[in-house]
Amino acid sequence: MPELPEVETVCRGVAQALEGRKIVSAQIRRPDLRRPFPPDFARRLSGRTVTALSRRAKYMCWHLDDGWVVLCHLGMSGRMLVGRADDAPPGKHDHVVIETDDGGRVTFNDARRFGLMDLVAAADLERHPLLAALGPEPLDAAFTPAVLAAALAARKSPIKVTLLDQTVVAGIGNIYASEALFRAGLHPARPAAGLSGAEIGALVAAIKAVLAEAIASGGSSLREHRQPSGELGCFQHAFAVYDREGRPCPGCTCKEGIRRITQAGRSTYYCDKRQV
DNA sequence: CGGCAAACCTGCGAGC
DNA sequence: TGCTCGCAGGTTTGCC
Repeated sequence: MPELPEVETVCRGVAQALEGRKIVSAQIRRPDLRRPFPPDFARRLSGRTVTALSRRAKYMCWHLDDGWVVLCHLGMSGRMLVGRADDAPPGKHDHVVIETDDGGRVTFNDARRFGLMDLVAAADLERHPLLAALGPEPLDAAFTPAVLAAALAARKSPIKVTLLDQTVVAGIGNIYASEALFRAGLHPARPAAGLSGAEIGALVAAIKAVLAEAIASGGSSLREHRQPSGELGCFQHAFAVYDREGRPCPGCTCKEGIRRITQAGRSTYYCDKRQV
């Protein structure tokens, strides 16, 4: 599910429940996620106050009052359920349950268990092994055409595959890679290093625009994914190409419609006429 | 080093 | 109705 806009949406929802709140209990119900929890994870959260939440790429960061940060990745199917401590007991895929001093409950639910949680000292956050190699945040002013051009230089891979490389730019996943390339009018199979300066400029603008619009819409709700509040994001209704194989291209009148190809094992959607 | 397939794990929809 | 197959938003690993 979750690419940058979805993680941003989840982060904002969880912030409503956790910021300024004291954690009165933390429980790991299934320890075998993508990587093991740090030792004493639950005990180290207990009694701490959450001072702030932030996001880096597809990672959520819960800043604690003792100088440590809870790092969380939702994987493919991870969700954060926000509710009350006296709600129904945790279910099958509810792997971590956090309860707060105001009777709130935040549950990390992840059917596929590709997600993870870790603890890192705030001063070392950017040096954490999972964050250290990440590229720039696409919505930061520092993500410029010149920066992207430097990252794409000498890369022979298709531009769509390259956009999924989190060291090039952080937070783009399979949906928004296709959507950004459509907006920029770029064919997904183009070698990354072959893009002109003008094309890279258009791509940077397209990435920023599509991510910002998706965040404004509360992200995309595919399958069961939804905001912590239970509301559904609505950006999936605004997809121009993703998961729209055979349907009309919103940018032209070609009769072929949206095509689907496989690149590096993953589906790519595009319009062969509008994207060159 | 670059690039790709496979692996991790579960659920769901399509097709038979 | 029920089974099998293919596919799914991500990332890492290991092999050429």
